[in-house]
Amino acid sequence: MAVSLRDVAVRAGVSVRTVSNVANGFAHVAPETRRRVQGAIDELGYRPNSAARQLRRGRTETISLVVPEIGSPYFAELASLTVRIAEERGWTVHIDQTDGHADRERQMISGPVGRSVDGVICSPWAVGPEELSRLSAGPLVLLGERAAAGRLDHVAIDNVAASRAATEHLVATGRRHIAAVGVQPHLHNETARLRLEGYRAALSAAGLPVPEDLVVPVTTLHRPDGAAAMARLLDGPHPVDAVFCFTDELALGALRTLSERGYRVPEDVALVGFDDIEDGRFARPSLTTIAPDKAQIARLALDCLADRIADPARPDRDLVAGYRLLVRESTTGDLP
Amino acid sequence: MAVSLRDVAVRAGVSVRTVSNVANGFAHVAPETRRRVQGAIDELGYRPNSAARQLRRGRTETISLVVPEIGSPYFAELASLTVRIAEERGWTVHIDQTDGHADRERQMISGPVGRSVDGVICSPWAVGPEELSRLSAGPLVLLGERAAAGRLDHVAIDNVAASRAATEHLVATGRRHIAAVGVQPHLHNETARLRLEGYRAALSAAGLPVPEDLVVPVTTLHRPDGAAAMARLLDGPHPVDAVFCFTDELALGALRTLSERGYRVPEDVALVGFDDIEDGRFARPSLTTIAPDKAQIARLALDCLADRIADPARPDRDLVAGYRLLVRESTTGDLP
DNA sequence: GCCCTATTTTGCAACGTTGCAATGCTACGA
DNA sequence: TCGTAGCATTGCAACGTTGCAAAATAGGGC
Repeated sequence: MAVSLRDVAVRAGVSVRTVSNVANGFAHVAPETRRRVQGAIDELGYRPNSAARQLRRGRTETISLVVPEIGSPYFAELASLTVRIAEERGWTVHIDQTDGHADRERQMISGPVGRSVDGVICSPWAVGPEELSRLSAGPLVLLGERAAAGRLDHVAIDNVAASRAATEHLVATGRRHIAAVGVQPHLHNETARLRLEGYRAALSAAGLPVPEDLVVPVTTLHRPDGAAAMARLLDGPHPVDAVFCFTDELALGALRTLSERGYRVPEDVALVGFDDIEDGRFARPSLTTIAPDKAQIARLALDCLADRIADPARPDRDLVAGYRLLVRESTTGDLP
Repeated sequence: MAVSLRDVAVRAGVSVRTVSNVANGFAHVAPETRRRVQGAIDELGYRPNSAARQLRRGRTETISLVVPEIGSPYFAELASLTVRIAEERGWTVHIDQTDGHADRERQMISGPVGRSVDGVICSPWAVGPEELSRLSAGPLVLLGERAAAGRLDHVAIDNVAASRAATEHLVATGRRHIAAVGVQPHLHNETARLRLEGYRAALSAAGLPVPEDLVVPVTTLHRPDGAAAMARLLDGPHPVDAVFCFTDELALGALRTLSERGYRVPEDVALVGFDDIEDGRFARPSLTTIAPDKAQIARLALDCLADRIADPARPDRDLVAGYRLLVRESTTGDLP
């Protein structure tokens, strides 16, 4: 059925090995032979069998990107960039989705590595760092989460500094009752923890109190959660004049609730998000946000994984990607 | 380095073949033997080498999903569903992104099929249907686009009927100057053509004229294009009291422009989108849209591909998935 | 005890490719 | 004319797995 090297060899009247040499661009092939073999390859439509090649070479040139969900804009954009950059380096990317299930996460991390893929880039969700490093069966780079024992490579932005910057921006625009939406007490979510830390640090530095009621937990990080959290804040005992949401999606949900209830943004309540997803840029008002350098994250993760694959024993690294605070209408309110 | 059947066999004191039998749950293995072998498998942490397995079995149990871009919410949601449903059927999905480049599209369609994947589901963009069917080197199911010669399987909603329904809804709410945004004259985009057809049919049926200036072409289908198209409409010679956008992203861009210029939606201009992406549900006003049944699309495509793989010679099919018109604030304006 | 059948275990070969090393070949200089 | 160097080509083996069919073992009836 499928055309193999043998078929081409017979057709061209040479050995299998010579066809392999031509197919792989090996230097020492006579021009005439090369022409003949190439002709046979084209005629028969030969394409290498990747399974056989992998088996022989021991490399797949494929990596896996494990994310909680591709449907979420942040991960979609990140995945998109990762695929594009990986391709420039001759890698194929296999995208896997865990849906936030711990089991699937474990499976994706301990499963394919060293078998169908050369390495894994994972943005963990439900599984804690120490278990991750225990499970890992091959080259693994974590996004966001820092491995507890420092036994894994790791790429992230400085979440504390970024969150602090976001909160300080709210303080600087005169806000005094600043809420935070996005902690997830039920999960091993170090990212949320760090963002909370940055938020608290900014408030302390400004001499503002942090009523516990203004820190609102959520189940997931999507729009409906943000909408519900905002409702809870508005119905609560404390006044609120600003909200720092740990993701843009949460902020967009909050924006919706505010709008429904007739609050003006930012005059009554200012909003800051996190991630810089495209929806935030086009929302009305557009969303002030922390923009992690996603391309840099993807690039660093791929670099890091390449190094790790090249030398499994090398010391692990914590790589830090950049971010920017993008000030838009949801805090400054210069609507046209 | 990696543990193979041989290693386990030595450890358990049985033949390689017996280990294979245990690993694959073959029935005729003595309980005691099974226990011993399983013990060795667990101890050594054996995991099958998928390349070798593929080589031997001739199947990869992997399919490829080729989309223009994962970063776009519609494709992200569709990919997410496809991955989830495929997994229930024991398939792994490899997501590939073409960025709308014709070359990459050709490559993805003619490349991996029958080699690293068992089949391909492709949402074509730049390459025309007749070329697609010529290129295809194995089981291939198209999304959206109908293959010219009818030589390929195909899954889509009834774009003409859906667009007609969307436009008729605008007519029914009293609109008389209805624009369409989203044709792409520079591409082989059959979907856009069909949606235009539905739009025209609805207007004709209502006895409304279709000034050519009200049909606005776009380069891509993203928010910025929608924003620019809306600006062009507002600056144009014709009055506009409604816009049917061929994607929700376009509509969200248009919404932004309208809002910036002080138009009220839907009082001054009503908007209908297409795709039912999450952003549209939470926009303000929320977006009236055509919601294709994405889960059904994914399911039909996977069914169809499975059938095609099972019997490459079977007659091709055009499968039609459902859709619904979701009426929201951007046309009815019942803002709370 | 012996034969026949059913169960359990095994050896061999092959999937398509490439690393290794050996072979044949040509051309050049002595 | 011969030796040698360098290029072109080749055969063999192996990667880890599973299909096939044979072999070994156990079970049962006479």
